Amino acid sequence: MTSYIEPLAQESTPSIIADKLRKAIGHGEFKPGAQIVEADLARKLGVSRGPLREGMQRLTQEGLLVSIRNRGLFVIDMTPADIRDMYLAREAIERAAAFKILRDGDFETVGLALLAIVDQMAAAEGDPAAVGELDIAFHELLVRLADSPRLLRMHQTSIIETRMCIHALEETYLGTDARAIEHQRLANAIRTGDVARTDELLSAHMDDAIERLVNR
Amino acid sequence: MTSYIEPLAQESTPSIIADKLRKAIGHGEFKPGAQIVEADLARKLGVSRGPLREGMQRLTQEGLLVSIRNRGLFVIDMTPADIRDMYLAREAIERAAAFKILRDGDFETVGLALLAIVDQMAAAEGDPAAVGELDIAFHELLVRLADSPRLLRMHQTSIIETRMCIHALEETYLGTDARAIEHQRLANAIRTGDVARTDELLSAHMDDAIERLVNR
DNA sequence: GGGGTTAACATTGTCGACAATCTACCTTTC
DNA sequence: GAAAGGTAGATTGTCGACAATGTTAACCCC
Repeated sequence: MTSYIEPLAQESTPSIIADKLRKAIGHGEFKPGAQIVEADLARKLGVSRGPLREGMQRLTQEGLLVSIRNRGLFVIDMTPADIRDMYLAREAIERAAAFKILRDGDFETVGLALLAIVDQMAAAEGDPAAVGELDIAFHELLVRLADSPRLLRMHQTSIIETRMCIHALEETYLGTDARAIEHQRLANAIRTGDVARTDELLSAHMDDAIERLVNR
Repeated sequence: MTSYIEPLAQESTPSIIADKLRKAIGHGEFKPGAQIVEADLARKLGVSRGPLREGMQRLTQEGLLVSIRNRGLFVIDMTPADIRDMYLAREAIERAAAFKILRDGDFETVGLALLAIVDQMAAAEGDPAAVGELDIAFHELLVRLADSPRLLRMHQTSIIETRMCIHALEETYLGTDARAIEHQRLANAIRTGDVARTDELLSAHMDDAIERLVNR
């Protein structure tokens, strides 16, 4: 049981706005390449342009938006090169996360938690959207359980980009059964504390994902 | 020879401000834990609070500043746990960068470029500040030559944190001769395309750095 | 008709002012 | 004398207005 008394961290308005924008971009509400018009969005969110601009600067820093001076901010367009680069970064982060868990975390518990997601994934077979979300949940949990603020923050950005990709492709991004098995193997490697196999599976998993996204 | 005709990217004011702030933090002009007072800083920079706040939001996203609502923004205080976490992230990024160079880059040229920095480092022996800067330049170049926008962006943040640490310690962060040798070995491993040895040396190098910083 | 100029419009960039909030100090009360 | 309450100052949060810039389309000239 956690204590009810804990330091209350009120989020700043810009950070709330940034969160909402990330979700919107990840779920395809803003299409890649689309311009974000400040006045419109500010009205929709019920804030003035100041806090909105502050929030958008965060996404610019993350590389989710690109700024063209006196023109505006645009959602990034994920080229094949971007997809490859994004997976390079994701692999770096997730390998480090997995490694940390195996070295000084409770890898057995982590492995079991990941297997729970795999079970849901198997149950959701046939529903690409649900499997996609569970896929992301798997990787998010992996990094969260590594207990590293920096890896988690960096990973968050990559996850949005991943979501952008699978959302843009929607129906094409299939192979739902194969993916459940891949994740199961990975979770088991972690559960048994097998460093080499975890590394190997993670690399292969990322390569597969690139294949699926780029050569559709 | 690069073409003179290239898309001219005028930086936005917030991004310029963010750059200046990063430099200031990295060089100890803002001490860890210090509050950034908007009005003062805006006056010093010759801009109004709007653009300044936008720039500061970028650093907040990077984790270099922490925001406390209605209180202000503060420079992070690097605890030993933070130092460890930062090196975990840096190792993840640099390993990925090195791996990419070895896999599909011109590792020989990269190795030679890195050795050039090592030479300067050997020449600067006895001047801790110069060696420190060259140390950082080495790692910056490594990631830059990997040609990955995402790794480079994430690395930039870690580098500022590194600079904060070595600056805070100043004179204590020694062992200048040992460091030149460590870097030389690493550059040679890359030059000869030795993946396993590069990985091993990079890990060891990061562990050493943590030792030097935490157990001072 | 093609190229160039101009004007209107839309959008972003910047600023100053005001409101909300917190901190620190002083005062009051028991 | 200690704790509660109140007040003044400082700082952040938010907003609306104006300036600067870029884009589009109409118009004119060759």
